[in-house]
Amino acid sequence: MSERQEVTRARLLRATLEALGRHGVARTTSREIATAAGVNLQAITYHFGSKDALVAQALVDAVRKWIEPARTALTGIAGDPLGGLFATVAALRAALDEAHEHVPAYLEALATAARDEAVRAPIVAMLAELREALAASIRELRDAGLIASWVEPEPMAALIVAAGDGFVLHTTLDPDAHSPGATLDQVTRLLLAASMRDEPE
Amino acid sequence: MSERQEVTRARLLRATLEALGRHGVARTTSREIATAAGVNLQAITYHFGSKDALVAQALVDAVRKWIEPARTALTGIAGDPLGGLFATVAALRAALDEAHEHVPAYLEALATAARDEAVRAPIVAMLAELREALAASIRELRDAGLIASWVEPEPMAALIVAAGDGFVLHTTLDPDAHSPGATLDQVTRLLLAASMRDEPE
DNA sequence: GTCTATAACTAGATAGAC
DNA sequence: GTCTATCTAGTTATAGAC
Repeated sequence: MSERQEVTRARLLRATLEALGRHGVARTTSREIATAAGVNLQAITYHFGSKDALVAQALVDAVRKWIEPARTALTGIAGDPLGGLFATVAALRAALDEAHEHVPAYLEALATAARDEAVRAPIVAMLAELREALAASIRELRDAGLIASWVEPEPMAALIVAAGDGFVLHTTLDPDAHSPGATLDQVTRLLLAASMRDEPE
Repeated sequence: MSERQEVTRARLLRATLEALGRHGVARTTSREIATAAGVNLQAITYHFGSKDALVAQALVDAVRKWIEPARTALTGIAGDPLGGLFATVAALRAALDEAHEHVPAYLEALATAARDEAVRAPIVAMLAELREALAASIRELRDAGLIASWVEPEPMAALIVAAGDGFVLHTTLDPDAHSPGATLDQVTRLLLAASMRDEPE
């Protein structure tokens, strides 16, 4: 594939993502995408087969931009549980701060995924990867004796990912919904509680 | 407003909600809504002013169906913290089980809310009500000495609502993402940890 | 109040020149 | 490979009969 083709494809994807974030799948037209990308209308059909295929790929890309930084941050924990933990938390916070601008497109992606298998499958796979990376980190922390033995890596990872997702969605829709500092404090308390050796029965 | 009018409006709203859940805002047309509702195409304009206005109202209704049962369940706690707690948990579980069928429309609503103030405002208000109801319950439980004093009602309520929301969204997209029993067990453990009197410092 | 018929418009896809 | 010009089909909104 020629370099010029790659450039055109990238411009189209980028323009699509921006348009989706601005006014959603429903009101994003081929003409607007092509104009914003600075390419011809026909280029969409030529490079992606159809407008729907271009939109589907752009939506999956939107989710990737959202999930990838978080997953990358988690790998910092591997091999150095305690030291990596702080770096990971810092990286996650940075990823979250940046996440809000992608949320509208992310929501479009989720809404489309609920209906369209071609969009759903790759998104579900990415979410699964994120959960697994987090579960591995939790397991390592637990084996190092840093958190309570009753913590089960997989379910706890799923719970944390879901909570983080919901938190960002709600915060984006309503900035007043959460006080970041107060929420962080409560999460920290919960983590401390989970790090106690006591086995509640 | 006549009874006949009410019936037509209700049928239109119901048909719109179903169509939105099936194939999203983007591919829901006035013709399909009118046909499914068994009314005339023109009725949309007559009763709601425009297709967009009808869709907006249907989306807000979708969120209401989602949030209302959860909020109602929480009121059971008032005045009888311990006894109400079990009833509330049972009611919440029932509400969650039923929630999955509404998720596609709920996601459409969130995606639209991210862009459209007329949809966003009522949704944000409903979410805020839900958080407040939960915060009141938490406060009551805390004052009754059933949970640790370090639990702050508002931030903890916001956290729980966000987590529950994310949990249902992820579970709907990928039924294998969470093992309900295992997740519930971890939540229970966390709650038990939060109910300890120990003040972690 | 509800219908039929249609107007006015915009969409995505395509044909064919270059 | 990329453009211009155009086609066909679909959309919402409206006019006017009943």
